Amino acid sequence: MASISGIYSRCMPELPEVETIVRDLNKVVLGRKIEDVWCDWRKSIKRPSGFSVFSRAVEGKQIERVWRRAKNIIFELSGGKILLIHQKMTGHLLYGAWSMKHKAWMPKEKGPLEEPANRFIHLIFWLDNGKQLALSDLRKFAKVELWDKKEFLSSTEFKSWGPEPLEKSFTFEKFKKILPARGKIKQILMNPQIIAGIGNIYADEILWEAKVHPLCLVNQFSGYQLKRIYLSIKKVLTKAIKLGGTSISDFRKLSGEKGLFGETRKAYRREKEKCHRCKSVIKRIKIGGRGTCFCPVCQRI
DNA sequence: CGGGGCTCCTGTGCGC
DNA sequence: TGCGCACAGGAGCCCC
Repeated sequence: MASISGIYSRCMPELPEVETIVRDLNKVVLGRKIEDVWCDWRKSIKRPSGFSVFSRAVEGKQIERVWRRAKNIIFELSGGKILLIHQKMTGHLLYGAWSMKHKAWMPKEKGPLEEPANRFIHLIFWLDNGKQLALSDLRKFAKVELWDKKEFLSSTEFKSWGPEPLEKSFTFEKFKKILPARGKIKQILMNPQIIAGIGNIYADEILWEAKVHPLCLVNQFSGYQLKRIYLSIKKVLTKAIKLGGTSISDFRKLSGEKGLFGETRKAYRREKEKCHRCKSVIKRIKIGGRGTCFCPVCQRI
């Protein structure tokens, strides 16, 4: 439960982290009714426009189901509604009861709650068991959307997402089929319209596992090399979920203001460290504006 | 159609 | 010791 209990946070949620959060949410919020909503950064709520419309539509609804698609957390609410939350870079869903008393704006009737609070919380759902579900988001990139379920399932947004790499239907044949004619492999792995759920961290991990250089062009791979990439996708993501995402982006206690950014950066600071396979020094380059770490010796192909 | 660049944000870390 | 600026980054969007 640590992944969503109030005082814990994780960095850069990708498929394994979101999957872990969704599994934990399923243990605590199913059947809970949303009694109240509060938000102090209304830009996060992309849909519908207008916070009062959003809050009126959400309040009184029961959480019937929680699932994941790509890096999105999907809450199915009573009345055929879908509440979608994408945590983007620094968003964390928190579950618990904690004090917001340092925030002067917090209505008194909502308290009293327990410490610790988190000054990056910008959205709170009060549940009918006295707990809160909150979205903490330092960089304010996270997005929240409310849909009618039917509309959501037939939307271009929903249909644009690439296949789920851990589903059984994601076979090697399917992988080969969805690959574009050209492009750098790192950017392809990170493109949510091609494959769902892989971000910067796991793209680097997968390519290291596959011993593939991130700048390789997709049309230059042999079948054997493609197979290695495919198997590495399954292996790395499966292992990460098994470890609750902790193997790469680890849990860290969130104690007030310090530590959050350091935690975020830690996963991206593998350069200058030794490669676990060949002891060479890990190199860092930029691909498509994204920091990329790889071993220049054993990731050759 | 594809690829590159911009945008949103703010804590951090550097240069001077 | 302090000030200011560049930087990171998911994914949608725009433009050529």
